[in-house]
Amino acid sequence: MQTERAHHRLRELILDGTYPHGARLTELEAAGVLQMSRTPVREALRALAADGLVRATGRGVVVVALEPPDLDDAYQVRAVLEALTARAAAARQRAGRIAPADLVALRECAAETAAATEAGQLQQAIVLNRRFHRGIAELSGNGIALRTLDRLWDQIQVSTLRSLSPPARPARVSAQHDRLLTAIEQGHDDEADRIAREHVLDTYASTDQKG
Amino acid sequence: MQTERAHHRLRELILDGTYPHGARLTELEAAGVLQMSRTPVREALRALAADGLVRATGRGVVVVALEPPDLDDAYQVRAVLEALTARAAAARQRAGRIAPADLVALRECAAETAAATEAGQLQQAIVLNRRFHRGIAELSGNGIALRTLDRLWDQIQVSTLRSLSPPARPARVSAQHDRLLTAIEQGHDDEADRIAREHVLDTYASTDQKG
DNA sequence: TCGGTATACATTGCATGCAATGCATGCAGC
DNA sequence: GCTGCATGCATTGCATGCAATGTATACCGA
Repeated sequence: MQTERAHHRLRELILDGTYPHGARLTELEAAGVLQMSRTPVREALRALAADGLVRATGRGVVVVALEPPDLDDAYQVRAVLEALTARAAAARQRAGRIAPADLVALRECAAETAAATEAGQLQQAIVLNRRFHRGIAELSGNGIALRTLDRLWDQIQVSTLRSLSPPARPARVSAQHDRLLTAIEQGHDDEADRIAREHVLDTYASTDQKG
Repeated sequence: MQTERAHHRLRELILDGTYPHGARLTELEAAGVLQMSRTPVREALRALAADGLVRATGRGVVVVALEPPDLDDAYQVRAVLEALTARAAAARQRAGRIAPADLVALRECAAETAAATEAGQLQQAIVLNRRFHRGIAELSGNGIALRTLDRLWDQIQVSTLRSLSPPARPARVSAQHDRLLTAIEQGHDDEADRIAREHVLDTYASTDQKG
């Protein structure tokens, strides 16, 4: 129970940038912050290491961000996985197995993401953008892909937090989201696959962290 | 150190079928088997849970195998990831960034896999087959994909161990391996992508565990 | 005989203590 | 002044004890 709490809380602190790339955490420190003994904290730190969010040094753990060669790879993996989930979501839609309300909610989410981006609320935009992408993965019904993407999104988020800059062309991102949703709504799986893949790679190409 | 040993050893015991799907493990039991105290064992069990190889019940952990809906999903994910790594390997080869010796070793591995399969040495064939697929993922240079596939292969291996039956058409598998290697050797990335994807799905289609 | 309840027990979760390890710091010698 | 070594300390790894929890079982009543 406390182990879970510690894991959850530390993960949040890493993902919101409180503990940025390179930050060092010792069992005793974290135990102090979280007001619990070393044992559950220790287990939480190991779990975070398994998540790929921290790396054990012999002397505490340090928060890790993916650097260009690995970050490129992460986006490649993300692209094929999101293409897969978008395709699966479109196929399910065509089979009539997606609740219309879910698609409405995603449209809503896309709109909020665009609004937050326009308004310059970057932290909020990150959360909403991720929720949008996750929503599609959920629609795919592929739980394995969803869990794999969850891990990947976490790692990528830590890695991109430091250069927290607004998307180069917000309108372009928003338009891609809309087209992706439309393809899914219409059950066009090939197109959903292509748009999702291109969108992910396009997002990455717009950042300045490429290798 | 002992934690690592426990993790490694228990993983092996699960992957070789000593602890099959549904087997229950308690901290105390495992501590007895491994001759260590509960603490490192406990951490190892949590690590295995993070690996997706066991699931915590309130009463020990049980080894989990993916059942058809999830197993289908796992193969879908595996197909796109192996397609990605095969494509990347072909691209690297075309760029002259792959050592010829590595390709020779893979040919060798493919031959050994075929031989073990023909000879009915199923356990050996599993190991060699996995080594072959992993070899390609290594050639891709994509470490993120490699680690993701490692997790996935583990989960799939546990799930398919119970119906340990020879491949339906061994010659077909072997031919696909050869064609995949040839595509990579010649730097044909589109073709490597296609063959790898089809090979994975074909393998799955030949089993009787589909949902 | 069946169902419900109480009790005992298996098992985990967490805290704490102790030993081992490795790193930093300071001192001495060159 | 720089290098090498020794010593101290921060920190982790592991063991063990204790409390909490949930489950199985046995017993009792209907």
